[in-house]
Amino acid sequence: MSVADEIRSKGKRMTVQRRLVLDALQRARHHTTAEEIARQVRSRHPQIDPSTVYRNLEALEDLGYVTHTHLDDRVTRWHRADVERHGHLVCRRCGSEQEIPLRMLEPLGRRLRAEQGFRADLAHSAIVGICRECAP
Amino acid sequence: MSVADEIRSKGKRMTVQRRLVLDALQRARHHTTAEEIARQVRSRHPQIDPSTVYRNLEALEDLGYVTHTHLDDRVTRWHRADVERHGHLVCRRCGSEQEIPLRMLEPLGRRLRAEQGFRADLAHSAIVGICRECAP
DNA sequence: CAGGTTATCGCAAGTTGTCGCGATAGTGAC
DNA sequence: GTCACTATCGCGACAACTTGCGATAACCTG
Repeated sequence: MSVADEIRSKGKRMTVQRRLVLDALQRARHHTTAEEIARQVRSRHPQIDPSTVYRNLEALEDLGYVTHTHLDDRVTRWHRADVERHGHLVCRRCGSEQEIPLRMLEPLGRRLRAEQGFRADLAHSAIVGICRECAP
Repeated sequence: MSVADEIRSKGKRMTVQRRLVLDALQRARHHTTAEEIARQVRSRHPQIDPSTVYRNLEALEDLGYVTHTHLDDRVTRWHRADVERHGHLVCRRCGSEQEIPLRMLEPLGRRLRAEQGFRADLAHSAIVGICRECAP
């Protein structure tokens, strides 16, 4: 079943705009911003409103095709849901970003689950701190 | 040495506006939003611009008197730097917030330090997930 | 305590994202 | 195909900050 069919089978619609947002996410390796996607889409189809891009990202997230992550304090990053999940370390001083295997975060995940009944999504927010290079 | 003197000794100034922001943070137990502080300050001194509140929060953070935390996806929460630090669990479904002792996060902090040379600030961002009550 | 320096302020405009609404156009049913 | 239904769209207004700038007022110096 195609993505379009899957979407339709959930009572949603595959519109031109939605297709373009999906395509843009496909092209981006990972961690794109909504603004960047809007810029790409609008460079070919200027009549498409930025709010449509924002709403489609949200809709595609509800449908399970897309996920967002918070890297630094401000920007939301979007990527397809089928890329391998991983954690992020972001340096508060130099801004460098580093990916770490989710495996490193799993002990914490298990503990939160066991002690608090909380199912943590440890890939959702980056871990902020000071990286090796910036440490005094 | 008073806070005012400390601030002056760093080449900064203790203005009425800065004092009012500090006072508002003092009164708030913890986790206030910038908007809430602005509202309080402006209820008594309407001529004070919201941007002044934002700039003062940032300045006070640079000076080490104030810290901010990210709870849900959007809002930045501010509090005095001298309150006991702790982690947060936020449920993506019902929005409930739970505090957890930083001690629970320390094993991960030590691991990141040892394996990546990264000094994590694990109180900075809440851990997002599904809480016990909302779990299927 | 007067004067000069400059951190900070208030204001206005800009940025990024959200929301309500009437118009449009995918979809399933016939 | 055609039609009705309604998800989605574009638009304009709004919300929550951020930023540039000229004016103001802390504060150090003498």
